[in-house]
Amino acid sequence: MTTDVAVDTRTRLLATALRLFTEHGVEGTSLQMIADALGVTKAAVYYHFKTKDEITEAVAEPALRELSRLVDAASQLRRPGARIDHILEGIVDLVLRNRVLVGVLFTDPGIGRAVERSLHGEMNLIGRIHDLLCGPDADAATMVATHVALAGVAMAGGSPTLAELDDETLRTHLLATARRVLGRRHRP
Amino acid sequence: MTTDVAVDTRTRLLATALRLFTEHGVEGTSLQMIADALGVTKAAVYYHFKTKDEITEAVAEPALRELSRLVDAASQLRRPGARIDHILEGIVDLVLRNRVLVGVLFTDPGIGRAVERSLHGEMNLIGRIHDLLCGPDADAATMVATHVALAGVAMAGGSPTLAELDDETLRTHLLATARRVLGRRHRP
DNA sequence: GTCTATACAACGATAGAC
DNA sequence: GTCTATCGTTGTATAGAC
Repeated sequence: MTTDVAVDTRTRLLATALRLFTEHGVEGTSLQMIADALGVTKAAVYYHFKTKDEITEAVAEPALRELSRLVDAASQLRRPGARIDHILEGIVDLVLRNRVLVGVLFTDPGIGRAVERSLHGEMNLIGRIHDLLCGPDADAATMVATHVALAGVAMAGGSPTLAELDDETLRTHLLATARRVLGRRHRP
Repeated sequence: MTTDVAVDTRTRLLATALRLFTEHGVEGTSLQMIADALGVTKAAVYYHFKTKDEITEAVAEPALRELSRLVDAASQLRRPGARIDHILEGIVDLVLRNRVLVGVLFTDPGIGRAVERSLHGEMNLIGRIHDLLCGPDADAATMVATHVALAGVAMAGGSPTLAELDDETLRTHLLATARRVLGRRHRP
């Protein structure tokens, strides 16, 4: 049975890792630094996670699982328009609630590879979102617009330049911009 | 005086580095791999570049210098509209002519940090482009739209999913999308 | 089950010989 | 301009204490 201490150490480890990642980047954060910040040995870190990649994946995992659930929920909506609205609002919301993580995820190197495995790999989130937003047989214009909207929302949400904007302001403008890119009318 | 052999070795080194970066990522490419591919020693590589970061910067430098010149040229145009058009078309063109590099630059870790130094650092390209596109005292809506447009164009241009689209098709749709994001009419 | 101690090959980087 | 030799540190790995 997993003890409370173990759970706590694992949780603290992930929180510490995220903090160090935002400060020094994934490449710039060594297992030694994480271990020192926790007051344990490098090998103790290695006990909880077999590789450094496992740590970066675990840091990003909660947000990715949420995104996966969002896509599932959107898939079950009947009207294509409702699907697009649901996924667009969900992604903007997800980005806003993870601004720090998203910032690391897209500006900083390192975590990108680990995330890409989830995005293009087993979950194939990118593919599923793409299909949901522009259908299976979309023309080039729609595909490009979808890419610009998704990448733009994600990177703008994590941008240091826009960090000064409060959540509600950023949400409003991200949604409006994304809807304009995808050619959807402004919502009532 | 720099001999022809030295210039050639340096040039071959950068070409080899870019190729290995696209294949294995920046993190996944060691100086040993670059040296082996060139048929020299790791220390020989160090003669041409003092650090690994210097190599990644040198790989990205031509594109960044081009971007800098583009911003300079746009700055000297009188009409704000003409400035925006010039910089938008220039960026799309630049992204298209460097699809491979841009792909590495934004999906792969490692090179990002080196590039960010140029983008936010001495040249402050991001800041200058931002000012050119939305002026010094822009509202939140314009700032968000500008961010989405820039990030979206850059990432969509390097996206593996859109790699199948030919240059002309991608150029047309990237430009149209970016203009729509920024609220500019489609050009005649 | 949780951690420390220890070791190892590979890495980026440096010094000095040719 | 390129080499050999070497450094400190990294990620990874195992053995064994509690």
